[in-house]
Order: sequence, then C-alpha cells, then structure tokens
Amino acid sequence: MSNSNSGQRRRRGSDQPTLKQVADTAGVSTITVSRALNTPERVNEATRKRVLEAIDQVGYVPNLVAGSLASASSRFIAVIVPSLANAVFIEVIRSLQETFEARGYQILLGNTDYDLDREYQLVRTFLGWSCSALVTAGLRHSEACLGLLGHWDKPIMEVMELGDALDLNVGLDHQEAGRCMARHLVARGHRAIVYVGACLDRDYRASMRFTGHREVLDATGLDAPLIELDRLGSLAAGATGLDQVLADFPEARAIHFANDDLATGALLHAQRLGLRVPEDIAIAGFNGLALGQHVTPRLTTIQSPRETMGRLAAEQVLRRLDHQPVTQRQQNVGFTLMVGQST
Amino acid sequence: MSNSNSGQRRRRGSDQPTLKQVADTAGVSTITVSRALNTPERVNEATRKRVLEAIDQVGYVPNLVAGSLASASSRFIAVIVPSLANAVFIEVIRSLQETFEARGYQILLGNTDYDLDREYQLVRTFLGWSCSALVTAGLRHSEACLGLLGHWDKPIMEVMELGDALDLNVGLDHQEAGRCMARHLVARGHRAIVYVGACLDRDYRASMRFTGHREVLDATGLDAPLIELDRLGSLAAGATGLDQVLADFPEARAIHFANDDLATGALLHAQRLGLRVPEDIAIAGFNGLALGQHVTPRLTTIQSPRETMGRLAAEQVLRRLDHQPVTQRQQNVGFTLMVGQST
DNA sequence: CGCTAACATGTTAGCGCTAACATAGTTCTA
DNA sequence: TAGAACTATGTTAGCGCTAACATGTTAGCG
Repeated sequence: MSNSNSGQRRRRGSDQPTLKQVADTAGVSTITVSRALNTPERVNEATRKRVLEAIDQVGYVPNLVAGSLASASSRFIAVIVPSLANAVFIEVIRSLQETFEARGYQILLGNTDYDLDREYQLVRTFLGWSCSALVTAGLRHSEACLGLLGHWDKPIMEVMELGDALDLNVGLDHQEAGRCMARHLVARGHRAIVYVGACLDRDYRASMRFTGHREVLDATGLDAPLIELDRLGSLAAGATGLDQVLADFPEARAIHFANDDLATGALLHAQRLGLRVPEDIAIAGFNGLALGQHVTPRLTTIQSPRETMGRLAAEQVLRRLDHQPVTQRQQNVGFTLMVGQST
Repeated sequence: MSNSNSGQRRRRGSDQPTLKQVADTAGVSTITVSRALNTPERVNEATRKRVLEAIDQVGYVPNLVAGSLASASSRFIAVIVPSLANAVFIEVIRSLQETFEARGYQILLGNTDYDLDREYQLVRTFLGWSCSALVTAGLRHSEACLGLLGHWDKPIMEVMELGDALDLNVGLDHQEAGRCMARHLVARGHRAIVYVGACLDRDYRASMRFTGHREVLDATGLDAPLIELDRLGSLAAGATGLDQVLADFPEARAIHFANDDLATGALLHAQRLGLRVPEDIAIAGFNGLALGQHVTPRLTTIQSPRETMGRLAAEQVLRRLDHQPVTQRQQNVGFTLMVGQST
C-alpha cells in the first residue's frame, strides 16, 4: 500500500532549483521551460521572457546530466590524443575546442599515452557519456576498440594522417612529407643523411615519414641509416640525438629529425658544441613549430597545418551533426616545405 | 485507461544493452550488477564473476549519464584555465589529468581566454554536469561566478597563485618571485632595468611580479620603467619587446621579461641582431620552461614547480573527495631562481 | 461558417541508473 | 539458543529532464 506520508523515502539529489520550480514560478509547465531554453523559437516571445525571468529569479542552473539522459545525447565531443606533451596535439586540440565551443559543444579530452588499450578504455568511458561525436588522432585502433565503434552511429573523425578511415578523415600524407624533405636534402647536395626519430613504434606517423625518406634515398642510391631514441621528442632528446649521430656516423653531413623539437634541440646543442649549421652538419625537422623559426639559423622544416586540421575536422563533424550532407569524407590538408638556413 | 499494448509510446534511447539485460543474463537483480561494478567488495566473489561474464557476453557499456543522474554526482573534475596557448597551463593540466585519471576521474577542460564572463558561463555549464570538484587557475572571479560557487558544496581548488581563496589553494607568491628576480638583477650590478610584460591587465599574475620587481627597484632608488606589449607572450612578441626596449630605452642594460617565451624570443632575436647577451643586454624570464634552458646563453629564470602544483592540487582535492581531513587548505609550492648565463 | 493548417502549450511516460530501505541467510555472542 | 551483528542480495522509488503524443487556440480560405 502506498502509505502516503509516514513511510516516505528520503530524497537524494542536489538541492538546486529544478525546471519544475522555474515552471511554477513562471506559471507554465516544465516542458515549456525546457523548450524556452532548448528550442526558443517554438515558444511565444512573451512566455519565453517570463520563463527567463523566472530562471533568474530562482537561480536555476540546468541539470545537463538529466537532459542528456532524457535525450540520449550530450553535447560532448570526445577528443582522444596520444599525448599532451607534444605541442602538435595541443594546437589541434585548441582549434577543435574553439570551433566546437562556439557551437555549444564541450570537449571531453582523453590522453592515451600512445597505448591502444588505454584508447579502448577511453572510448568505452566516452560512449558511456553519450558523446555526440568522437575525434581521434590517428587511424590505428585495437580490435576491441573497433568492435565498440562499429556499433556506434555517431560521427567519428580521425585526424592527423590520411588513410582507410572509419568515417571522416582530415589529415596529411606523412609518407609524402618524408619524401619531400628527403628530396630537399638530396637536392642540397647531401649524401650522408641520417634520420633520427624518437619511439617510432609509438609515433608511427614519424615512422611513415621515415619510410618516405628511405624511399627517396633508396631511389637515389644512398644509404638511409636510422637512429631511434628511446624517449619522446624534446629539446633534450634532440641534443642526445645529435651526440649519437656524431658518435655513430661521424661522416654524416645532414640529419633529418622526426620533428621540430628534436631538430631544434640538436640545433641549439650544435651551437653549444661550436658546430656550424649547415656547414658542418645540416638539420631538418617536421611540424613548423614557432620555436624552429626563431633560432639562428632558421630551421628547415615542413609546416603541418594544425590549426586548419582542427578547424576543418570540427566543421566537418558539425556539418554531420546538423544533418547536412558531407561531400568529402576525406580531406587532405597538405603541408608546406619551409626552407630555412639550417640546410 | 491504460490501453495495454496498442497505444504504447515508442521508446527512445540508445539500443545499447542496459544493466537490466546484464542482470537477466547473470540471473541477478540490477542493483547487484551496479554493485559489482561500483562497489565490488560488497558482492560475493562468485556472483561478481558471473556478472562480469554477463557484461562481456552482452557487450555492456555502462551509461555514465544515467549513473550520474541517479547518484547526483559525476566523476568529472572541472578544470578552468585562461589559455591553452601558454605552455604553463598545459603542464599544470597534464599533471592534474594524470593524477585524477589514475583515480578514475575525468577532466572537463574549459578555456576562458582571460575573460571572467566566459569563466562564469563555464562554471554554470560544469555545475550542470554535477562535477565532483572544480579546479581553477587564479583567484579572480566575477560576482556572478562567486554567487554560483557560494552555494556549491563540493571542493574548489584555486591554483597558480596564493591568496584569499574560496576553499583550497595551491600556488606560489608571484610578487615575491618578482622581487627575487629584481634583487638578482640589482645584485648583478644592473641599474637600467626594464620590465616587459604582455597584456598585464589580463595576465595579472605577471603584473603582480612587476609589482614585486618595482618594490625592489624603488627601495634601491632605481627607476622601474615598464613596457607592455599588446599581444600575449610568444617568441615573436619577445623579439618585438626587445626592439621596443632598444628604441624607447637605449640606455637599458637589463630586461626582466614577464615570462620565458618573451625572454627566449628576445634572446634569440638578440642573436640575430648581433647583440651580446649579457654583455650588451641582460635578459631574464619567468617559468623555467625547457626552451630557455637550451639556448646559449642559458636563460636566467625562475622555475615555477608546475608539475608539483598540479599534482599537489589534485591530491588535495582527492583527499577531500575521499572524506579525509585536509590539514592545509593553502599550500605554497615556492619557486627557484635559476641563474643562467643571460644575466 | 466549417474545415484545415499552423502555432502554442500541456500531459504522460520514461531515459538507465543508484540511494534507501527491506529481507533473507549466516556467524557470533552471552 | 535467542537475538544481535554482519553479509549478500532484492524491491522500490525516484534523479531532472525531454520525446512523443494530445489538446487547445488562432489564422487562413473558399
């Protein structure tokens, strides 16, 4: 029996004002308040005004959790990157964030630390939050992760590189970028060229660039020695890289670094060692970070359009969320060789 | 009348498996499945195993939105910073994220772009997500924002600086840091010292450092000229800053920059101009970014313990969330003067 | 003036989960 | 050996909101 009052359970929940209280204050029903907030064009202007006043009056803050449960979707966009230590991802995140936030979406940031199992866990968690879309850096995923995403019917955007994508794809051709820089070095007359990467098994985009690099050197009849550092790209690692090249390949006259952090670290280290760049050793990087453009000699590098990549990716996803047709599921943002004085 | 079948409403919601289906498969009630996931120690081991198998079997992914609504709290931690362009905040975010993620909390990142109104909007949104705690960079908030937070009963952590905090506080004394560097420059024998900042109205911590700087110069009987750049700290802005000092204060022999980006930009620009550092002009920064430690001459700067700050802040919040007593509501993480060759 | 369409608002029934209370079985204590 | 204390699991009632359907009201039309 419903023992009407005595045996009542204590309520939980926050003691924040709810839609109901706003509705009572404004003298309308809860759904009208809901509509005044979410689809204002469907509510008479006078009513809407009354509702907004009531909201102010009672100090109402919408409970987005409840809204998301009822509508089975949140205004979250899951963004998964392999690292927050790398400026490249930060810049992509920043431009994704700007574009999404302007449209009322909130980014949910996940960091895999280059571990596909962690990616799977993050995807699981994010699916649990009823995200509106997923943006992930890279095309490689675990089987388990693919299993989850296979059932999912919301937009999936894979950024950074181009290839066989699950859904949407915005990026650039890393192998071609590697070829491009190798061609430049060869054209400069260099013959003894070393490629220096950091953790290429994890940063597989850098290893794709090495593949392109090697193709060109092979075709030119040159050796393509590789030095792999066991810690991720940083200025300090770049200095170590230079030392290692000098020790292992004293004949080397040019170094193609996997990224600008390494290259700049090496360049600054060369200064400390009293080596002339590019006369004694030429140095090239990849990414086009501000850093490399401020050192003397200016770093030769490849500019990856990170802002553009983030913005385009976000716009593409937003288009899909607006049910507008997406004409190009894959977009190549390209890259630009920036010839500095370091080669 | 309840027309039992014909007039049924169509359901919405995702077609994902729910707790109920797991429960049926495992032959237990939903609450047991819930407990097996959230408080496993309260479920018999054999039962728990059966439940976990059922979860695998049906491919269940917990709906965290529903869970949060029912429990009136999510495992979100709101983190609000003024900028993602500044490496300092990125590093703090990274160490917050590591510490929180290890304990199963997810960061909800907000970027105010140094705008207190945007901070208010972000706080509103985040409260709507039933966050477990709020971490914010800085002690300054709008009235409206304080109004919202006043009612809120969950942990609030203010990081970066020290002062009159709402709840918890981990940071350093920026005014003292400014004094420290000014003392160093004076001790080095410099008399004509210029402070160069960027958007000091927004980056008010930098202006606190200037206040400390001026105090010391005042006490020494020296002028404390200030140059303020109208764009945020970057290498390029630092170069501009140096140019401006050379133009406006040709007698200047030392520049105290508001941060390392500016200082390093100026240092690299000095190299391009053929100026000797520190003989022609001494340069000092603030933050202790890796960058400044790799240039030649090595930058004199103040190391702010950003990793420590993030970790301590997160640990303090976690302690509060675990209902453990928090002994120190305010923690000073201090700073270290790092004397390089640039002064 | 009756009909339809468009608009404005309301009623109802959950979304999927967990807090609170309830109940059974088991171990321990006096 | 009664019953207190503990363990393991279940039942019930929402959390606060919105989709779907329902109803009322006004405008437009021949």
